[in-house]
Amino acid sequence: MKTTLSARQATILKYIREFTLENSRPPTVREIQNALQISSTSVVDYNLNQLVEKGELRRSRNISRGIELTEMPAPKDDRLSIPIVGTIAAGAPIEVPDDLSDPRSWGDTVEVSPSLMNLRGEGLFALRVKGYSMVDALIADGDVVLMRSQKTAENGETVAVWIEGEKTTTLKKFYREGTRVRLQPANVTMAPIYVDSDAVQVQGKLMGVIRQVAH
Amino acid sequence: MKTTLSARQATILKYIREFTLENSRPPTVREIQNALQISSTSVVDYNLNQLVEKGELRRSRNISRGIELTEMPAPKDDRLSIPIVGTIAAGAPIEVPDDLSDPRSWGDTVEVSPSLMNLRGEGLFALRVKGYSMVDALIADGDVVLMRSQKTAENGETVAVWIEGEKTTTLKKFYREGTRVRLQPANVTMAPIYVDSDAVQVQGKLMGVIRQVAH
DNA sequence: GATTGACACGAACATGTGTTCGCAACTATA
DNA sequence: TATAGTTGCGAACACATGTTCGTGTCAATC
Repeated sequence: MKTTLSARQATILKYIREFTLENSRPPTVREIQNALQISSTSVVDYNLNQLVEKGELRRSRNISRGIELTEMPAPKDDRLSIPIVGTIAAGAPIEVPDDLSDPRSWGDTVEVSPSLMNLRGEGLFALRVKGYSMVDALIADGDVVLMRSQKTAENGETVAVWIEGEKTTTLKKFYREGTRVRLQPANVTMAPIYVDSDAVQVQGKLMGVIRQVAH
Repeated sequence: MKTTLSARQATILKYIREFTLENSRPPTVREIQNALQISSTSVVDYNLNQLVEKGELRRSRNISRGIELTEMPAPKDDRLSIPIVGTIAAGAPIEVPDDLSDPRSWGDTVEVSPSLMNLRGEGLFALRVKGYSMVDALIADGDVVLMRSQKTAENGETVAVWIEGEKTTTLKKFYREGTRVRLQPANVTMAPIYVDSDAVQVQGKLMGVIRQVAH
C-alpha cells in the first residue's frame, strides 16, 4: 500500500485536501483540472483511479464530487465534543446544568479524538479549574478537567467529592474502607484524608485533564 | 435572524447535517428529495432558499452540492491536528522526525480546538510521557505533552531541556541568570536547579498537556 | 527496431444536478 | 368573500460533471 505517487498524483491529492478543507466539499474532476492546469479531464480521471488503487482515496461512481479521502485529517464523526459547563474551585460545589445534550447551549467545547482518549457514553462534561487546590492531583490553575457525572465510585477511581465538613470539592482517589472513606491524593508525596462515608458525596469521575501553558 | 423554521425546513436542515457527516460531502437537491419523500425538486429548492434567508446555510449557485451549513458542528479548518511523534522519558533525549508536515507519516494525533488552546504556527508536535520524572511540572506518566520545536527560550517559559551533566531531558521553567541557568520546577514545593548555560540545550517549548485518566 | 507499460491528450457521450416556470393548495388578514 | 403571501407540485430546461474511447508520447526492456 506504500506505492510511490507520481508528482502529478501527489499534487492532485494535496489539492483535494486543501479544497475540501476550504469549501467543505470535495472538488469535481473539472475543478481539479482547471486549478492544476491539466489538459484533459480524462487525465484527472486516470490519476484519481491510480490514487484509489494506491489506497489514498475512494470514489463513488457516477456521483458528483464522489471523492473521499481515505485518511481525512480527522474524520468528523470520529470525534467527541464536550462542553465546558463551568469552573471548579476549592470551596465551591460543582454545578452541572440539567441539559447536557443540547449542543446549542454549549459555550466552549473540548475536542477529543477517541484514539487519544477512550471516552464513551453519556454524562460527559468539562470544568475549568480555578486555584491551586488540586496540585496534589497534578492539576493546576487554568486546567480543564473532563468529568463523567456519577454519584458513586469504585475503589481506586479519581473522583470529585464534596466533603461536608470542609465545605470543599476536591479531586481525590476514592477508597471505601469499612464505614469510612480514604481520599488519597494523586501525588504520592501527600498524605491521605479519612472521612466518614456519609460525610462525602461523589459528584463525578475524572476522565481527563487538558492544560494550556501560557505562551 | 431567529425566524421560525417550518417542520419541513427543520427536517431538511437535519438531513443535511447527517448526510454531510456520513458522506463527508453535502447532499444534492435530489438526494434530499428522495430521502425525505418530497414530491418535487423545486420544493426542496424553495425550502433551501428559505433556509438561506433564515441564515441557516449558504448556497453556491450552479454548483453541484453547493450547500454549506452556516454552523457546522465543528468547522474542520478551525481545528488543529498535532502528531504524537514519540515518547519522552527521563534519561532520553527527544527525537523529532524531520518531516512534520506530511500527515501521511502521522500515527496518533491530538485534536485541539483553538478556542481552548491558542496554538498557532509551525513546529508543533506531541509526545507521550513515560515515567514520573516530571511530577514537579504537574505532568504524570501517560500524559501527552504538546510542544513547539525551538532551540532558545525566553525567561519564564516552560521548556524541555537536555541537561548534559545528568543525561536527562526534563520540563522546567527557564530563567537565564548571568552565565548560568535556573531551572525552576512548576511545582512550588520543589527547589530549583542551577546549571551552567552551555550545559543545557533547549529542545522545545511546552504548549499544553493532555491526560487521560485510566477508567 | 519492436514491444510493452505508464501516462497524457482531446473529444465526445450519458447522465447527474441546479434552476425555472406555470399552476394549485393552503393559510392569514381585511 | 376577496386578496395577498406562503408553500407545494410537476415538468422541462440548461449545463455541470463523471465516464469512455481512440490516439499519442516517452522511457524501459528485449
